[in-house]
Amino acid sequence: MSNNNLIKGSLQTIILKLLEENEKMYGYEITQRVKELTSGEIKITEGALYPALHKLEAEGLLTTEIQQVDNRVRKYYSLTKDGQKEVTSKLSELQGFVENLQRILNPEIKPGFNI
Amino acid sequence: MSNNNLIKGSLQTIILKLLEENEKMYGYEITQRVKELTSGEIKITEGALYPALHKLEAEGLLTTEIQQVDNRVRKYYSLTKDGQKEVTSKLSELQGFVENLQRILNPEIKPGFNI
DNA sequence: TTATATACCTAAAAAACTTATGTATATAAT
DNA sequence: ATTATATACATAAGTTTTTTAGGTATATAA
Repeated sequence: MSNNNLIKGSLQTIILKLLEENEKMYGYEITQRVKELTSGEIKITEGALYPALHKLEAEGLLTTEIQQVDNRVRKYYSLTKDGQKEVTSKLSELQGFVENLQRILNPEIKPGFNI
Repeated sequence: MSNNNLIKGSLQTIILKLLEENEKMYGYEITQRVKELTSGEIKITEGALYPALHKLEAEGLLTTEIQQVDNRVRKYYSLTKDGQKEVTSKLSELQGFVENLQRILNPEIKPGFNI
């Protein structure tokens, strides 16, 4: 995760959300997508990503499918039905937490700020 | 942090921010303030809070002062000069992380949403 | 032939947090 | 009287998550 030591548990939510949008993704692709979406500011390390993927698979939220592309092995992950349910719940949990965080850190109401 | 196990390191930032606003707070007061600001949704556990306070003190960001109030001991914490500098940097780090999180989780630009 | 990119993986260690426990005083409820 | 709750501090064992560091392998650019 590079310089920012802030994600905890949010990595799972990030993975699930990206898979909700993309149907099928492989590990390396996820790291690149996150890097791209955050202008290189969030870098997911492999040591964090792969164990997280394996855990989500073990919990039955993801399934895998191996493909051979240019003599290279790719392991594609996609959401199971349980996984699809979990995305929604994990997302609102995280959004709720972020809102509470803003209530603590930004107590003032800023003009022009709408939710 | 009770039921929501989200975003690590944010506890330190919460403590520093509350102390920036309040000059002097004791541990129990911090737990109550956070509970109040988040309508009871975030509950800081003592097992997380006290080690965090001790660590910030050891790092030279906080100083302590013990007071006797109604036969009870209170340990008041306040920011050192280094602590005052750290608040700003920790806050912008966390805000930056949250923004990146939103870029991943809320890719669409919502109408009426201004930063 | 060396470095970089792609692509997977694991294992030891560090860090943060939960859960459980302990001490102590004060007050409200049974 | 005694139990529960609130106030107020603290630590220690265990769990989870992440970092750091290492390993394997192919392809391409320098």
